[in-house]
Parts: sequence; C-alpha cells; structure tokens
Amino acid sequence: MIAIMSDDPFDHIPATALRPFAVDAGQPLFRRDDRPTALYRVDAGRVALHRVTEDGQRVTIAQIGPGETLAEASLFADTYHCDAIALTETRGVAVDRAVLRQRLRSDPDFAEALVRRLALQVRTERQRAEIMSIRSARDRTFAALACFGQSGTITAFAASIGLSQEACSRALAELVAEGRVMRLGRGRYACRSVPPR
Amino acid sequence: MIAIMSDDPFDHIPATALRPFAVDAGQPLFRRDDRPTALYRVDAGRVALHRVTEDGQRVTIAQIGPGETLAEASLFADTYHCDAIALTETRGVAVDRAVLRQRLRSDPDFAEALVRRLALQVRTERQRAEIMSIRSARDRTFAALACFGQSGTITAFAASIGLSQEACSRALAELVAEGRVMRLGRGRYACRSVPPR
DNA sequence: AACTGGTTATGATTGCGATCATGAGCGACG
DNA sequence: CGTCGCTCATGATCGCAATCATAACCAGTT
Repeated sequence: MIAIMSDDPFDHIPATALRPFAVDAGQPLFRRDDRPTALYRVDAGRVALHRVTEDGQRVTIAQIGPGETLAEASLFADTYHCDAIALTETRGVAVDRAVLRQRLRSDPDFAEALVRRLALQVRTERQRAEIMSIRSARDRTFAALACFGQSGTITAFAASIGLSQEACSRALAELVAEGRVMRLGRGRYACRSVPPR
Repeated sequence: MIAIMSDDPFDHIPATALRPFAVDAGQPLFRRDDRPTALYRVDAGRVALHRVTEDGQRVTIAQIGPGETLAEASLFADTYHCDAIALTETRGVAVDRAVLRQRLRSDPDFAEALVRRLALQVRTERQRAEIMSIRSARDRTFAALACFGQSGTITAFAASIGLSQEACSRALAELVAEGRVMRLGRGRYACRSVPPR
C-alpha cells in the first residue's frame, strides 16, 4: 500500500528546518523555565520529564521513548514546565518552534497530520491510564493485551502496565487456563479479541 | 483578564455547526463500527468508552467527564473503534466531523486552538499514566498533589489516581507528618511545590 | 555439545493497600 | 438547636501482588 500523505507530521517539515540532536545519559535536553525553542522527536534512547518541588523532591512526569515526541504543550507556553533529562544516550530530531507554529498555520496538510498524531496520542495515553487503574493483575493484563497486544518481551509488557514480570506471567497463565488468552509460544501471548486498530 | 483568542477550539466553530446532544444513563452515544460523524464535548455527565472482545468481554478504554472531548482520533478513522456509553445522564455539544476537518484546514486560529488543546491533553494523560505507575500510595499521592493539586474532594482525588479513599487519606496524613505536604483544613491539602501551570 | 546470558515460569514469603467498620467533623435545613 | 447526610479519619483484618529464590527454557557463541 502506498501512502499518499505521510502520517508523520515531521515529514511535512523541510529537512532544512530539522535539527538532529544527541545527548548522553544524564544530560538535559532542556530545563524548567527555559524558553521553549523546539519540539523534539526521540528516535533512539529514552528521556524522562521531571518536575522538582520547592523542597527538592523530584517527580517523574513522563518518559518518552523512540517514535514519541516531547514538549508538544510547550509549543504554546512561555517556558518549559519541567526538566527533560536523558535516561540513556538519546538522539532524535528537533523542529524549531517558530517554524512549526508558522507551518501549522500555513500548511493544512501539516496541521492535519499533527492533529491526527496528537489525537492518537491522547487515545493511547487514555487507554494506558484506564488500564493502569484496573486493580486485579489478571484483568489488567487481559485489558492491556486486548488493547495493545504484546509487542516485546513479557518483562517489557509487564513494566508498561505497572506489573512485575512474575505477576504478569502468572496472570497470563491464569488467562490461558480460563481460555481467554491464547499462548502462541513461550513468552508469546495473544488475546482472541477484535484486533486493535 | 481578557482572552483575545479563546483556548477552546469549540469557540471557533460557528454556533450553527454545533449540535447539542443529550443521552440518558446507559444509552450509547455511538457504537463501534459506526461511521464517525462528529466530535463530542461533554459538558455534564460522564461517558465510558468500551471495547468488546470477540468472546464478549468488555474492556473500559477511557472515561470522559465535563470539559473533555471524545472521539478525537475518530476524526480521521473510517469507523469508531469502540462503544461510547453514557454512565450517567450526559449532555454536551457535537461538531460535525466534515465541518471540523474543513475548518481545521481553513482556519489557522482553529487549528492552533485544537492543537493546543490536544497537546495539553497529551501532557495531562501522560502525567496521569506516570503517576499511576508509582506503587507506593504515599509517593503516588505526593506526585499527584505536586502535579495536579487537589481540586475536589479527597474521595474524588483518590479515585482519580487509583487509590482507595482510606489509603489516600492515610498517605496524606503521613506526608503531613513528614512535612512534605500542608494541611489547609479538614480534607484540604496542598503540596509546597512550584505551582502547576 | 557444552557454556553463557537473558527471558520465562513457578514456588514461598511478606508487605502494602483494599475492604470492612466505626467514629468524628462539618454543612444544610427545618 | 438538633437532626440528617456526607466526607474525612482511623483502626482491624485479609487478600493480592511485590519480592526473593530457583529452576526451566532458549538463542547465540565457541
């Protein structure tokens, strides 16, 4: 199938306006109260967003991995509202904020792609939050499997839904016993649900 | 303070294109596989989004309350990917999908407002998900207080971060004892953090 | 084939939060 | 003022998932 118009808003930005970036583990991408300069897309590595309270307690707001963007909301804010620190060696591309906002107003295709991307993000995050609110490990595991499927390892899957690997493994075993989930092989499971879109 | 340009994208839509809706508790707003016709903003009440698996298990994907919108992602999809059922008597306004998409392409102010709204949504939901992944009730409560503050009752606050009212109350008591949180009065707490934006 | 490192599975124990239960604080109303 | 209804606080108990520990399993390497 041929994509007539890319889903990735970054593809609508001229390469000259894209600035590659790379930071080592522990290094900041930006800091709270800095003036926002760009929107970042992570291609490899992982970035944590921290907010620091008045008395120095650090609260992790989010973690951003490959394919995701950060600081979307800062496109319209006067300052960054949190610190962005690379958890591992991280690289990606940045789009200048002014270029992006200008583009948003002048290029309908870009605007549409950006809105689509953000809308999907919202949906995904809402699902995550809702799944995390399920108390029972069995039900939570099932819901996650039904919504997202299992892409990587069990360990990663478990972590992404806030369960220990053991609890997740046990939950999967129970679900298979109940016939609600299929075991495709060692460490590979799927749920007989309507396929996620 | 005078708002030069409204933050709410719905304010950029001519009133003639807004269609009020109301549904009773238990009634559907739309169903999976329906063709998407509109974007909905809930003004009062609560709507649950469900996905039903092949063997009839129902999974709640999200719940939408006053001020929030649903089915943003369906603006670009061929069908709805889930059922929307009113949990309580619910009312709000709907914008026709074609009108909205057309507007997105032709009205930069609207596009910007929509992107801003979605970006904020993403940020908020990411925060929620991250907070929900904190295991300790005390730390989770603190993080939530630092990020969002406590708007309504303790009970509602506790529910919004996946804790029982009792666990939350106890956590708050501990945090006060540790001096990390201030008690403003019975059932009213705040954290000495940089104020959320 | 033997070795190695990483992942998955499963058993045993423990700690934390849900739940149940109850009392105290506080606003609304007649 | 006294009653009612709701929220908050706190104590007691119990169940579930985290944690620790270990074995089975698998892929890649030599």
